[in-house]
Amino acid sequence: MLKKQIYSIGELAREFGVTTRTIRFYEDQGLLSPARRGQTRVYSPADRVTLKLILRGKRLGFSLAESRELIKMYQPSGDNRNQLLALQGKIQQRRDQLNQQLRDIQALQQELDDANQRCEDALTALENPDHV
Amino acid sequence: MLKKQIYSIGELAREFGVTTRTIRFYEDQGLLSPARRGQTRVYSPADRVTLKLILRGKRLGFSLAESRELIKMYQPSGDNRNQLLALQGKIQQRRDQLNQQLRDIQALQQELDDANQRCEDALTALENPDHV
DNA sequence: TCACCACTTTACGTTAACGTAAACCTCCCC
DNA sequence: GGGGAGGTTTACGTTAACGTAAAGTGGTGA
Repeated sequence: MLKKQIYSIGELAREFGVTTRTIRFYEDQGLLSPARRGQTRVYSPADRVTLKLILRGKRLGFSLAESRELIKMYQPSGDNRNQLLALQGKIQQRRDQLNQQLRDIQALQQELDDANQRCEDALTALENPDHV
Repeated sequence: MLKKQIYSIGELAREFGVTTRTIRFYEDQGLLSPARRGQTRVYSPADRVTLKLILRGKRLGFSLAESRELIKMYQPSGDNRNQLLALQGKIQQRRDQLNQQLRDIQALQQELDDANQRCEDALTALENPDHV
């Protein structure tokens, strides 16, 4: 089970359901920097993971700039103390926001349950018009 | 403890940390329809709840159009069967998406924990340069 | 009466995240 | 050797969700 070592832009686009334009745009914004073979971009498994992270960030409502920050976390270059402290601050902010999202989602799910129940009731009523 | 019965646009803006422009924009998009006293908008407690729902929708990454759908759920007008069925479809879509978000959040929290740990380690290393 | 405040409408400006079109390589196949 | 199927750059267009500025209205306290 040897894993694929390189990917074309089209392959990645198909795999993740985005357009090649999107992937090039991410590169333009400094989120990806694939190697080149001549003019052509060649993507490593690491590039693929990065793209995965970007898209997960999107699903979570992160901007591209924020996703770039998150991605930088995984390359802890020889930073200095202040940068590390700033990073911890950002992480805490994210954690708080994620917890808020969790609460929102729980509340919404409860309400979706209720709404669904009302739909069911209404449909049942439509199918049994006699049973007033 | 008698609750406030009406609110001005400025009050709501201050309470929820948005601008009056934003609230008027939501009305423009058909998400709010406050009463009027002359030219001036007057908001009921129900309007306030609606605004709350819109903002929670925003935190969850809903578009305004989607929030409008969600809000309509809570006013089940004498709809027909097809509309109710369509509604159930949308609810299920949302539920799936929310579950995906939950998985994303859990994965991200795990990684934030790791990143945080690496920060701690790096800081400790900076403070104890001897302990190689 | 006047200044000030909160409110109003109208309308053009802005940002993020791409879409879309044009015009070009370059390899591969028949 | 011609024509796809992929890749490339350049650059203008688009949508959502407001920001922002201009210009006017209505009450109110000194």
